[in-house]
Amino acid sequence: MSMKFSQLISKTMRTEPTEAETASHRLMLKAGMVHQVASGVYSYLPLAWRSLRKIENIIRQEIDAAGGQEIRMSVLQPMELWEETDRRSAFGDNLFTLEDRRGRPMVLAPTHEEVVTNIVRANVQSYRDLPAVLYQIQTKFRDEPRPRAGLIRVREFDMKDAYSFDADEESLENSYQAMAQAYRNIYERCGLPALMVEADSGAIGGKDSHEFILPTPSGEDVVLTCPKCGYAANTEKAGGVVPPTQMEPPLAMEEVSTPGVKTIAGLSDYLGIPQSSTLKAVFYSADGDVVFATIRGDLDVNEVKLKNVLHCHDLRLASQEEVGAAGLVPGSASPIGLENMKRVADESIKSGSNFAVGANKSDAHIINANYPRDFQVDILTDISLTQEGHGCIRCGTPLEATRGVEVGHIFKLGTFFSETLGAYFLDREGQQRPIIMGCYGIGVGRLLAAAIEQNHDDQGIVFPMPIAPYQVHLVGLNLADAEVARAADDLYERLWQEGIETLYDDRRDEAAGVKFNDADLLGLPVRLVISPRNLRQDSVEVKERRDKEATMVPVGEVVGRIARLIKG
RNA sequence: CGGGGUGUAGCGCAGCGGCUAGCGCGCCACGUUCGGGACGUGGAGGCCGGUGGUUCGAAUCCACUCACCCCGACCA
Repeated sequence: MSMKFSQLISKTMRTEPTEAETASHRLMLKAGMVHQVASGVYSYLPLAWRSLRKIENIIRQEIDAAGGQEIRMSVLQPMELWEETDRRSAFGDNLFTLEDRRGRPMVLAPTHEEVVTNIVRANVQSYRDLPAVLYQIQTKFRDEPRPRAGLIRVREFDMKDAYSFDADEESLENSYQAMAQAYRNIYERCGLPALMVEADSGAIGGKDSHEFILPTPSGEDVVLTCPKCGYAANTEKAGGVVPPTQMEPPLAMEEVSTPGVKTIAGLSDYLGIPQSSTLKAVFYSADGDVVFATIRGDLDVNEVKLKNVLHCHDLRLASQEEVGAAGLVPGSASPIGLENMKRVADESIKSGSNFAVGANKSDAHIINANYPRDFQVDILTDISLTQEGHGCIRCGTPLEATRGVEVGHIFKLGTFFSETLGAYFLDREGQQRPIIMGCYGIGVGRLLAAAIEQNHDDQGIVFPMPIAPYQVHLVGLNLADAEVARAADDLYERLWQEGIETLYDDRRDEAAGVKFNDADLLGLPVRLVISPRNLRQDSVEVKERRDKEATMVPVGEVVGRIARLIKG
């Protein structure tokens, strides 16, 4: 095994690829690591593939160490399997579907809970078989509405998914904690300071769920963290204490004319009151039914919380037609007198008084509305989106917001799949019980992209050693000089003999600057330079990619020095 | 699915009714160079995303369509 730059099929680019805006995407294209096939579909070229295999191996080692047993499952699956658990509708258009030659509906698996549960159903009958962890590192398919940012969000991707099977909650907790620890080890070895945060477990998920987030400005997720007590949660999940408003004695309701006022900001300006003294109405369509949500004007609805409350599959803002058909007046809607649809309100409607709300007719609002004196709701609960500055749910300290990329997600699934698909075991008492499941995912390609997102500078990638495609970038300058070429070839041989993965820039016709720039772009952790100048001192220049300064090392000591550097 | 943008050589772009479609980088050959993106000479490389219109004539104008990117929606 070895690699000379002159033989490397992929080419580095001198000009910036305009398609890419995110750093990792731009750098991976520029460094010739990936090749786009379609929107959200990429081929991995040699450098990326080496790096991905290293990431896979780190994951494999850690999950094995935590007791995981690797398996390989089918990617092509019958649609029926997805109908059994009703996840065909849960996944909706994200499911890649096709038909076989007999016209049978099939899917390209987006994940493997159904298949793995059936494997366990066939193989586990007794509590003596539990606990168990099965895992796979395989390609999965999701027809995402909007692929973006290179490997961050794609439609075909490699994923490690582990599934745990336990006899009771306590055992599940152990499995869960063991996986969480394995995840921390994985991120650490990949050089990634990932945050573990509380997350929503989704429509089917059970109780606990955590996401691992790598903080980076280009991330698509937002997490809220408490600087004091360490509470950390995804915004979708985060609880928070909304800023209170003053409670006043209730006044009499009164209709006021508000010509042209259609927004909370407009209402607040027009009446000269803070937005927190208004109530906002938002209309949703939940599996086709219109839902009327009410929340204090300065807050936003958390759609994940709302979805969980409603137990629906599909939640989206209602269309203009739906709003019109329901007789609602956008801009002046209010829950007052409303009875013919489901009304959900956020608890914040109790945290203030004498609110301004819509009058259910254009150009008019009602002031001094108070709950429950003036209107009723069907569900009153927390549906607010916690934001930066809201109080920590544990200690009240103002929360801080951080953007990041989700690089892992773990769930306690509970017994949904085992009960639906009939995966039961007999406990000590001979009692039949459903297996308790957990699942644990990491996107391999996304981890690579996130690592580059986290580790780069203006010149290029700065690979962490454990996931670098090669450990050493050997640059030969002036290789037309036979003596230099001999020294470089020799060093290259000795490095590989020592097991040091070395990419050798053996190009004879490139200027030094080109080679240096390519070395910086590819970002291998250690750069060695052999040149006439260095050889005159019988030395090789050693420079770590993350450092600015280089040092000269005698030719005879280089291999040993690098070996030590790599072992770290 | 809504909003915005882009499709012309491997990459980055110009040309926007007129003749044989151009520039830079990259690529091939030869020579000179050789420590931070060198130079000379000579070359190769294009269904101007697709379809249909308008026109004597279309990369250029019109219509439709496809693809890709960005924002949003969405995203166990």
